[in-house]
Amino acid sequence: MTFSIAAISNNSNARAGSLTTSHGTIHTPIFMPVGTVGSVKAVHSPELINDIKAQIILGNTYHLYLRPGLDVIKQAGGIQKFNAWNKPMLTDSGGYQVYSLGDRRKITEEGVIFRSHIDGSRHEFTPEKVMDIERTIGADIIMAFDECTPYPCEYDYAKKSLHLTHKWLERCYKRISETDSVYGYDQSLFPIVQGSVYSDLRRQSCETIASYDCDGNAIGGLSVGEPIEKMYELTELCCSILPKDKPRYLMGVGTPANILECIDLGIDMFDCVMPTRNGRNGMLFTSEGIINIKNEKFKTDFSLLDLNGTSFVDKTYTKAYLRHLFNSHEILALQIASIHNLAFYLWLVGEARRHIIEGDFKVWKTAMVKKVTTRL
RNA sequence: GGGAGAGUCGCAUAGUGGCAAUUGCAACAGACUGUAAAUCUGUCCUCUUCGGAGUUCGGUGGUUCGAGUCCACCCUCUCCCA
Repeated sequence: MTFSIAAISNNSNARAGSLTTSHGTIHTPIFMPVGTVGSVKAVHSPELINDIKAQIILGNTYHLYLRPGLDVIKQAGGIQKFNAWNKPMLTDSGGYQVYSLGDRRKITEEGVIFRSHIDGSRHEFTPEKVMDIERTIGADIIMAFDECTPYPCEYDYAKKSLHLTHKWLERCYKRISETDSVYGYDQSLFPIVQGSVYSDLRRQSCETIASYDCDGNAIGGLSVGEPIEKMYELTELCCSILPKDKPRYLMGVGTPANILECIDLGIDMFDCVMPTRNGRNGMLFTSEGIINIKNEKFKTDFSLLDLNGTSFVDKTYTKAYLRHLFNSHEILALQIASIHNLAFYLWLVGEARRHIIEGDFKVWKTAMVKKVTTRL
């Protein structure tokens, strides 16, 4: 994997770069749609490629391991062949499930014991096992196994958890170094900064993570309920320490405004369920602001979904019609909203990149943040 | 004409003497940040200073401290027999 920076914004830390993986080159800053079980919910692979212009999508180790299982993925020849995507992919390690499945797992020094949310069966994830699974899934970028701490989190717990995440990273790194890819192409391990909301822990974590000299570095454990200002403050701190010549990935972020602000701070990669999940729940993100399409005021609004939108759905369907589809529980509603939101997110990061290169990112960003936080 | 049954907040339902009244749907609003989410929460008779207050269960009377609930008559609807 190689990463090169084409431009750095003059009065900010925003960068425009290119990340070349085994399955293609990604132009950063980039938003990565989440496809937990290998599928970006409600969206076809050709739509992701041709309409939304997605460059890389996520999969989840925990979910894919449980279903369809490693045998199937291996027989398919890897996840990118299995899900008809055949472009760059990233797998999250299951570290987020350590957080989100809080009452269904037990953390030990050795690893984590999960009870499956599907059938209650018991599974143990160790750093070594997670690396083996991610090898078999076959994504281009594979995340280290970590603990995503909740918010709020006591200092002592955050510190203890951080040390565990660091020990696990050492084991992940060792395992990856000792094994080969299953399908004959390179995979890059990205370690994850933790440390909750504590600056000294974050600082320490960034230094530890940076010392591995991996192809890219991730910041985890944010956007879990802490105040947004705190999130920006810690992201800024991490960006000031993490290597400048490596891509920085802020995990799980966020709203369009969050993404713009964090690009400004020096983040290159983002992922979030928000455009898809909130889309399925009737929320549309547009260049003019946020729409809750289920609201009564759109009942007879026959204007197109988004006049500035880049997706075919924006130019095809009216607000009143989409509202009708939602209220009728039509499956098409979820598809239209998901496609629109993802296309908007990809348009947004694409515009950010363009403005970084053209040199007016800061001005553009300030105006854009105002727009995307407006409630229509 | 005879017999049986039913009328409850938009619709459908629960309720058999202490009830502003169950549940589902619909409607309306909100939440959602490395997806246990096509999910979840709230409002949903009227007014409210959110403590309450006022009017309700087809209609009119009655019994009772108290009636959606019991009684009488009336109205409407459904089914069965002619």
